[in-house]
Amino acid sequence: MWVLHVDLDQFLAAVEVLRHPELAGLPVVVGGRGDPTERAVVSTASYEAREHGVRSGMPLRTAAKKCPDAVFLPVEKPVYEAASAEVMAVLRSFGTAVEVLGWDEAFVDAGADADLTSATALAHAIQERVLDRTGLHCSVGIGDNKIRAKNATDFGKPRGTFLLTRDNWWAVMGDRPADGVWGIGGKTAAKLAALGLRTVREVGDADEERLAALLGPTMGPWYRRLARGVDASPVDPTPWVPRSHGHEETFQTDLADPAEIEAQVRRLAALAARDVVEDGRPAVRVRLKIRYVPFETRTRSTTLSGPTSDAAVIADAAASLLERTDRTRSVRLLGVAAEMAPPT
DNA sequence: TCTGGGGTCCTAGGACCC
DNA sequence: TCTGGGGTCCTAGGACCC
Repeated sequence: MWVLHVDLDQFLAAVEVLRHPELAGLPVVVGGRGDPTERAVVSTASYEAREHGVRSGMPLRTAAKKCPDAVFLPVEKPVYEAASAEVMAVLRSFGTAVEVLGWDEAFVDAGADADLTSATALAHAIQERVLDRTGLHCSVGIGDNKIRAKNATDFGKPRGTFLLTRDNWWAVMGDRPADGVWGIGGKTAAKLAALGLRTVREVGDADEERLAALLGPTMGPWYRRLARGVDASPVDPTPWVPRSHGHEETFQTDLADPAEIEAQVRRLAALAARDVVEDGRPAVRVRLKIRYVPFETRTRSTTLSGPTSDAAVIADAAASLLERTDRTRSVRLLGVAAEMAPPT
């Protein structure tokens, strides 16, 4: 079994450079509304901007300090969705299963008869064809399963490929910190460190019951498999079925007026309801997210009395959840999400 | 001028039922 | 001193990813 993980290089920034060729070679930062004085973070920084220390997730204000000459651009979702669709169509043109993971990445099954030679050839063919048809560069991880392919890609960036298999997994990954493996983040790494487990190898060799006791019966063994690079799941080409639709907003100025807060909740609920209607499946549950000043987040949720796509019902439910919040505190973010019935 | 917005999945505790 | 056990639903929170 050979699996490729295809990941576009600096995707949002690369798409913007395609649309604005005069930006080629300049530090480009895509994030928020493109105004580095606003409350927003970096979605993607071009490699030129990264040389100045700009990273994804960094506040735009910080990015502007690190790289004052950067070109700041707003996130243009429809543009990236269109570019993404083009790329995925190219990947599917090779005729094997494609599992889309996000705007800028996908697994590609190398095919039932593939060997390492043909899988590697396919990786290069994909890079060429994606570049030829879309003008975008990508990196490709080659693995003997999805987890290994996914972890391989970073080593191939930019514009390269990298092979990760059972044979070189420990040599490449073993001595890296535990959160260097996909799926293990900082919080889990800190918990693991409390058990003395700091490297990928240490987590992979750890006692499964110990991990289960620390991290839960499902997650404990799962993290161990991630650290070992073990995965038998197939590349699944089934189109994604969303479980929920939501909208949230960090306000440029904190909200203190309860009437204004409710009005904003109703506005966000209307956006979520619109997405639910477009999706064609009714909502069964509504979730309110509220982030108080300075940065304390709470959620409240309720099950609707029955499945509905009625925007007024969804908005009323969201507004009613406000009654279960502290209405004396200032608010920096509000979010409303509608969950649909699970697909059958 | 700290700390976005879109999601998914898991866990744990209480309610409730038999 | 005693206070079942299992199953399911609901809710809140946490962790992770792009």
